[in-house]
Amino acid sequence: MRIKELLKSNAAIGTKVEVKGWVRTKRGNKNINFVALNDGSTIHTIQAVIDASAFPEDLMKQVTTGACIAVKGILVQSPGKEQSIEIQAEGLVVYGSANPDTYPLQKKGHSLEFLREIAHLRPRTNTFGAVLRIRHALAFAIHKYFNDNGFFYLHTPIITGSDAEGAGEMFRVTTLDAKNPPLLGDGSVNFSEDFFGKQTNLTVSGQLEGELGALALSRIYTFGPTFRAENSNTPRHLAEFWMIEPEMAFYEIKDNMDLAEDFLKYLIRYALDNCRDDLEFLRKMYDEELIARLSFILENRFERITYTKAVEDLEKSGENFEFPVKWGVDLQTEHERYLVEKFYAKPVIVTDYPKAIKAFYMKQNEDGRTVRGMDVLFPKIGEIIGGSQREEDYEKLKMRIRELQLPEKDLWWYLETRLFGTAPHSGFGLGFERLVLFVTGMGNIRDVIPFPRAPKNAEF
RNA sequence: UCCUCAGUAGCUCAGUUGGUUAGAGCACCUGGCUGUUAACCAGGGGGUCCUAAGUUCGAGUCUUAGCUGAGGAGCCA
Repeated sequence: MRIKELLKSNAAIGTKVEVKGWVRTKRGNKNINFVALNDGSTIHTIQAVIDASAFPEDLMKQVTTGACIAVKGILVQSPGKEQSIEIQAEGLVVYGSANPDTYPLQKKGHSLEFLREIAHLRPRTNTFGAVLRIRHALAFAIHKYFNDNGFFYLHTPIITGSDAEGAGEMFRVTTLDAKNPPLLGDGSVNFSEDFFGKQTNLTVSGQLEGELGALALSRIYTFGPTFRAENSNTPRHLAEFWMIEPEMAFYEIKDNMDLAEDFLKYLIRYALDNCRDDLEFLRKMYDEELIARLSFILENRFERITYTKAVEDLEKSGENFEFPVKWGVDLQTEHERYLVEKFYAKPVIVTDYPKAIKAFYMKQNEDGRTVRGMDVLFPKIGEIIGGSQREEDYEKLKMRIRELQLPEKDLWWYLETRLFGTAPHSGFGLGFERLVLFVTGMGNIRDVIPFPRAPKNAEF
């Protein structure tokens, strides 16, 4: 029986049960031992009470922090204060001992930096157990939300031949010999001899393909790995992360904002409703404000302002910013934080950015100088969602591609969707780890993914 | 990539103005304790003070360079 079920089943009291898990601590004396056992099903442990004289000394010596054991016994009311029930052990099996001289996890606190170096063992800590369970719950809730709202899960390619998304530096995918690649006459690499007959990369976004799906199924979403070869070294960036990208036909920018807000609130509520114990643990250990902050998001409407209004707000704020605010220049992190944390003191959606600082595919406004992009800004983590209404007009889109000197030929299929049965449509990208970061209150994105990939780090 | 800070026992950390043999808690070993709550009490073992060079009678401590990590910035999700 798993510990989570056991702890809530009063019916099992007096019956014989068996639990299997990893030892968190062992306390006691030569007569009696108390073992706190955890199997990952919950943050909580169950206490096994072991009469030392009933088991061989050699066996008891193997029961140390980190060991994997099975305990059979009667489930009883506990006379102790810290737990209501416990197991009176009758049978004990050690599946795997963990030599305390070399096992790196102890029952005292470790730094998150140290745990990153032992990512193969850190899921066994309370913190990472909690984070990983919350991560799972959020992933599940994402699929549930979309499924319940008529969206179809579309699998967009991970290997892509298009370099037109402009979302960042890409990782090359190749089977060519790195030491001795085939060359063209001018000395450049001849990619026509590569596996796909052309240059290919890992995807930086499934959006363009997502649009193809939306212009057939009306509402789709993607949820898959995404890769950016940027040399970004921050607590908010990974080289490999998971991104959710819904794309909807017949949605204008306002519908897009409504969806983004409803979606985020649904996910946060889902975590509050289903991960209470884990959130409580994280609140207690890391971030006293965590649950209050999550509730605050649910209770408040996101402030919706245009980029132009944001610039005005910042200009009249009287704040002394390191980077001066000026219409036409992208908002800096300090500006975004000021708007979200001080000026409005709640999540903010900024729309209608100058077209010069946004991607080619965003729908151009009538004013000729702004586009219907939107960024959802959250306290602590900044940009959690970036999205837009897409340009559905063939001529305008083609002109924009030419203006920016993007490889028009490679985008023929994207352009054709505007030529045949085009439709107004919108979508956005949500960084999954940024969501998990916000919901768990953790400080570093490398601590909310099991095996983080970042510059100079691909261990495990 | 830029800026700032840090690196001392397996882990978490202390180490004063440069001064004798570098400390504590946890973990480990020995002993004690019949119900513990990150159990407790007594004793013990455990160090390339990140690396290299330099200043000095003397460097964990000061200087320079490098490595690694963290925070901030840029890029973005």
